[in-house]
Amino acid sequence: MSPGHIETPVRPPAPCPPDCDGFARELLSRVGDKWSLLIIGHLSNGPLRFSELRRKIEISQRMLTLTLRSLEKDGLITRTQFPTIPPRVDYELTPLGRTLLEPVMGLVLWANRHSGEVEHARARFARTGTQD
Amino acid sequence: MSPGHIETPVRPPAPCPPDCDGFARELLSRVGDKWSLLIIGHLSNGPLRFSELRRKIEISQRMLTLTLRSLEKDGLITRTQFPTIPPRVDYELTPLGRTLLEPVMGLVLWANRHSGEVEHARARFARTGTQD
DNA sequence: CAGCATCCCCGTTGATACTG
DNA sequence: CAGTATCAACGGGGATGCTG
Repeated sequence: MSPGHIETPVRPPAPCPPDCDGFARELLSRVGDKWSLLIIGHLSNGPLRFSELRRKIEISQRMLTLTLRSLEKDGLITRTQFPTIPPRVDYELTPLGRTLLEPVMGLVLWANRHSGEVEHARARFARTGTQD
Repeated sequence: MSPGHIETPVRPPAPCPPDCDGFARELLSRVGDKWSLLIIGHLSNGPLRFSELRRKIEISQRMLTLTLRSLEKDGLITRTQFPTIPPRVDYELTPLGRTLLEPVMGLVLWANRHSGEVEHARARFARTGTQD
């Protein structure tokens, strides 16, 4: 209000608050859902067929199909169909999907690194109802 | 098969497949759920009270309470109650919670950086039913 | 083998009302 | 202000059966 004052920017460092609202949360939900991350992870070593994914992951065909479709739709994996009998379909990470691998791995590493602390916090919370 | 051949390792770099199964997926679900990430993000600038969070995020008291509880249970935030009238409760990221901020931001940045590509892929998929 | 269609369960979320 | 309690709606996800 006072003249000579520069209106201080309302949000100083603010790395996340506004950024988390839109597409970012949708993405987090995507990799955070029950199956996408598992599939992405298993495809990180190279293409796999439908039945191979099915064997490696404990998942129903239904959910495997649905999840593969939405990953394909988002341009994270490709679907390659071979006109053989019996039919064969390969799924593979796209370049875009591979760029996603790195930040995802960051979270996976965090999880592996800190799982003990979280479990410890849970146990303490169960006992005391708080953690400090 | 042929002698003199070194059996190529079945899983060369294998960053994820085994690691994604257990706690990592649980964590991804946690930050990937509808509210946790939003709350964590808004707390990244410092502590906030219940009502402040409620105002900043479009969320019901119920879900705010539930989500705060489970974040507290996991040792990611602390709950500080002031014995005043009217009552006041502050929520703040723990050191553990703050370490989570970095990998999470990696994903948020990815999302902001590539949202265009994903939307483009979706549009193309809607038109052609595939993306190459 | 790959995948769509149907039915159904149940966990998550939201709306509303009430308490310390 | 900061919750808790209760109820109803929604949607993810499993089981099963059928097709190209």
